[in-house]
Amino acid sequence: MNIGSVKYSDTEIKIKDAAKFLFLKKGFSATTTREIAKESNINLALLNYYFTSKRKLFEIIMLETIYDFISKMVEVYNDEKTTLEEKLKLTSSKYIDMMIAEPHLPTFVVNELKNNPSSLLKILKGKMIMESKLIDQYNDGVKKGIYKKIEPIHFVTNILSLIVFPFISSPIIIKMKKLSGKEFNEMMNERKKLIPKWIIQMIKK
Amino acid sequence: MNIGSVKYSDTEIKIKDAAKFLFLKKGFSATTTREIAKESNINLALLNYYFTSKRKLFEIIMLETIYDFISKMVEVYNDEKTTLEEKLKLTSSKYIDMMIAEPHLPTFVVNELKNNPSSLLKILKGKMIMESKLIDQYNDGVKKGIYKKIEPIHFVTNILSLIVFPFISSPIIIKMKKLSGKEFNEMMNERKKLIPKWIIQMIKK
DNA sequence: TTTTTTATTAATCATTTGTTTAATTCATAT
DNA sequence: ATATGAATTAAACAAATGATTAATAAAAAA
Repeated sequence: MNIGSVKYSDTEIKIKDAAKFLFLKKGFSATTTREIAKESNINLALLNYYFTSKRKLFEIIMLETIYDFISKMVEVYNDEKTTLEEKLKLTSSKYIDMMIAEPHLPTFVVNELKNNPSSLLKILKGKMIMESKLIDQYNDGVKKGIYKKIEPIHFVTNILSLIVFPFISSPIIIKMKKLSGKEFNEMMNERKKLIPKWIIQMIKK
Repeated sequence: MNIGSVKYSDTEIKIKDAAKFLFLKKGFSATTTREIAKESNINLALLNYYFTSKRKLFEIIMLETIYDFISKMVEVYNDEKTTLEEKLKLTSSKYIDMMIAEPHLPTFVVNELKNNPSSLLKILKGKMIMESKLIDQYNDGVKKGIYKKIEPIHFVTNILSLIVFPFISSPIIIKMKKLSGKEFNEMMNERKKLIPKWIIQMIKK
């Protein structure tokens, strides 16, 4: 959870939890320090006492959240023991579960990366995606003649697109198909199995 | 452009253009009325004189922008003259051009739909996607045994995902592959041809 | 226990922000 | 040329907001 191994007191955790909840839901500018104080049942001044400023607090939460989000992908992609297909299944499954649990997560991540892309540098350092085991396995498949040759960046982009975008665009999907929230989640659960199949069909000769 | 056929004076257009530029880039809360006034070279009071409030101005821009965004899809999908494959090519091509020209557009649209999903109702009314010619053509292909049977909502979701998500996640892609802005756009242009192929491969038996 | 440090509180400050007012300029019709 | 309504401006208002202060309470160290 924490980048590095910073220890937080009970009060700090209360503040961080409330702030994360509000920042994910409403973004930085639309969230006020007084809201955070109320949501976490602490005195307003404690926010600055512990975290110096709203901006600093936000940056801590943003970095931790994005770190969690990207780590999940990097870990699966670099697993030496699993096949390419297993990696696809694992990624779909993990991310879809994650986003069903926290629906505001993907929008928050893409928004903040757009506003502050340099924060990615710190996180992505040593966290290889384009040199991962997954890419090796894909390139091997190409050599063996079982996979089509496309730029690996397209391959990775497509995986992420099919998994993440439906959550970001959930209101459109829900309105188009007149779904309830529950039905939407069921549809996303279906995709855990479907996405790996689709990806394989896209690359298979 | 305009929903209905409202006519705007020069000053109103200047305000709307500046406001759109800023709202797309920074969102509602992070944009101040004074910034809009400065960007459009008008007196601050004119914003309220013409548009009553920041919120009202925002809602006009949001509705117009989302309307444009969705109309583009609906028009192509309901064209009686084009084949399914042509529709895929046209959609990819149109949307990718649109988003290369206005990179903040997709993030804005998904953010605002999340914050205010009921605005979609007004826009989507009579603007059928799930009952479009595209879906008819897909279902025909299934009957003829040339396409696999998957839920049409997944089919539509996948098209949109592959086209739109790369723009929303452009900072991740740019960092992963160490691309310049120009190279990113080239990669997106490549996808105009690739996405239709991938989609066909996903549904073809 | 006493002292010292840390944590918490209510009140306040200084800006920022959305909006309004009242005065002035401009354009148009009479 | 004058009167009328619309457009534009500078100034100000009130509320909200991020941050700080000074006092108090609680905890830890002596």
